[in-house]
Amino acid sequence: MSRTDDVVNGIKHMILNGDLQPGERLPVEKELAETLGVSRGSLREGVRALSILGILNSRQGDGTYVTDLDVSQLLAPMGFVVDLQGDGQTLHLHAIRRLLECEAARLAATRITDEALKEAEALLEEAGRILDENPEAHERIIEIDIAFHRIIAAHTGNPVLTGMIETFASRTVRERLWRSLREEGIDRRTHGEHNAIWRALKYHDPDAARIRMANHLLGVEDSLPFLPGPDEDEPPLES
Amino acid sequence: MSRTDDVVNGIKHMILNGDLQPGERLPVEKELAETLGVSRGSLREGVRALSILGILNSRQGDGTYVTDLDVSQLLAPMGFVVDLQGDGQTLHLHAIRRLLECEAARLAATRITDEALKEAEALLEEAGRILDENPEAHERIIEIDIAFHRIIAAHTGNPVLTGMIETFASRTVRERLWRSLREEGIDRRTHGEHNAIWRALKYHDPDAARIRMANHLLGVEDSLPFLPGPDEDEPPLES
DNA sequence: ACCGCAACAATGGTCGGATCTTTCGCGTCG
DNA sequence: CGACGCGAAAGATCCGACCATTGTTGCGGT
Repeated sequence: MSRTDDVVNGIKHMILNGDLQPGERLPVEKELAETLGVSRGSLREGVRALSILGILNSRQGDGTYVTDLDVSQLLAPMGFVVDLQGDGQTLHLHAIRRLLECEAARLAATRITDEALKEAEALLEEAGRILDENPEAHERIIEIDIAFHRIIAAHTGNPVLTGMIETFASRTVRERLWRSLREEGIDRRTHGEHNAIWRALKYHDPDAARIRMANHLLGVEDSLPFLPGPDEDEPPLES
Repeated sequence: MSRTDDVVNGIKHMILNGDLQPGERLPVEKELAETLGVSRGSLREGVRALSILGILNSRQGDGTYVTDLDVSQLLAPMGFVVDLQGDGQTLHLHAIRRLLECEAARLAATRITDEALKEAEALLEEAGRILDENPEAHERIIEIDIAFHRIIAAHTGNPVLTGMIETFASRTVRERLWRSLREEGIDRRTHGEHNAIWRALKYHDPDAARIRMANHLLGVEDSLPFLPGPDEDEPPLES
């Protein structure tokens, strides 16, 4: 157990015990280092680690504060983890994404607001226009894709689910870019699938929304570059 | 963008570019600090943060190495995040756990090995004995509970799913302890639900396994201490 | 009395050096 | 040939100094 771990655990316990409330300011470095019995350098290492984890937030000239411990912010470093996964894990990551997004679609079907439906409709209409007029604008298409999925995730009523979907989207979406550039007609097929999801949401039909989302994401997986390696002793799992 | 962020991003890119392979050793602190254009102190802050994230691993007197980037290890700090969630998020966290574990049960039903089934059976038999002979041994009962769920998670064929379930178990299991101490007969009911899951796995019936698991976890949620706060403007979501 | 700007103090950010602890490699001795 | 021990190498920790940024305070002008 290193000194830095003492710092991390110490601050963690201070938060769990309520000594430090979200948004509250920490003692100055010198003082806190004395309290925890470590040098300022070791304290800073621990504080820095907690900052990267999204738990603390330091501002030069001001002080160090506990964040609001918001789920989405705390889940951000998991995206870091997702990025580091090798290509061998791509299908496994996607399977999780599919699981999460299908549940999101199911929940959103009964909870989505009319405003959100209108917003999503506007996005899909814009995508349709782009497909007709400027089919090479993949970047904007992808932005719309992300926004569409984000609207659904935001209306599940479960902020944890929202945050996790946000995290898993970052990686997969990048691969979607490669895919768009590789295959023709994919954007149009995806657009149709999005429309199907939107209709299910409009009719507030949870089962339909879930199935349409599942179909959509399976289509994404079909187009994923997939190189079976020597450790792939099992066939791709079918749902 | 602070110097430490430069370090974190620099090392991250070195890994993504393949300059650093999993298990490989990093240059010595002084040299790496020079390469990245920062002092040793700043470098150490970044390295320490990455160590806590499970990406690097430093051994005094030896050197700093890239971990094998195993999913379970990289997901560990997320447990930290789960611990920090307030009680207001408990049901939302549990909803995710339920989603993940139901999928795990479904997948494990067709993939679990005979050895694992035997192992799980032995665990459940021990739990049954404890319930008859020493009903107050909650601690051991909980250990068996964790082990049982872990066996299922380990046989999904999806290491990412395995790691995520591991992460979400830590928090929820603790609350299970409180629950066991609060209500009588809970341990026995849980034991029966576990047996039902085990039978479904034995018959390699994915649907049954999923449903039994869902029922089990809903039972857990029923016994969860739940205090509706002022921000709880929605009723608990029913599945 | 009010407003704007400048100086000051507090705080985190960065740096380089010094010393301690652990680990590993290699040479020596039994 | 093997066990022991010494020393080099590397990270762990600490310290003191200085830099950069921010918030505050007080002064002067209007």
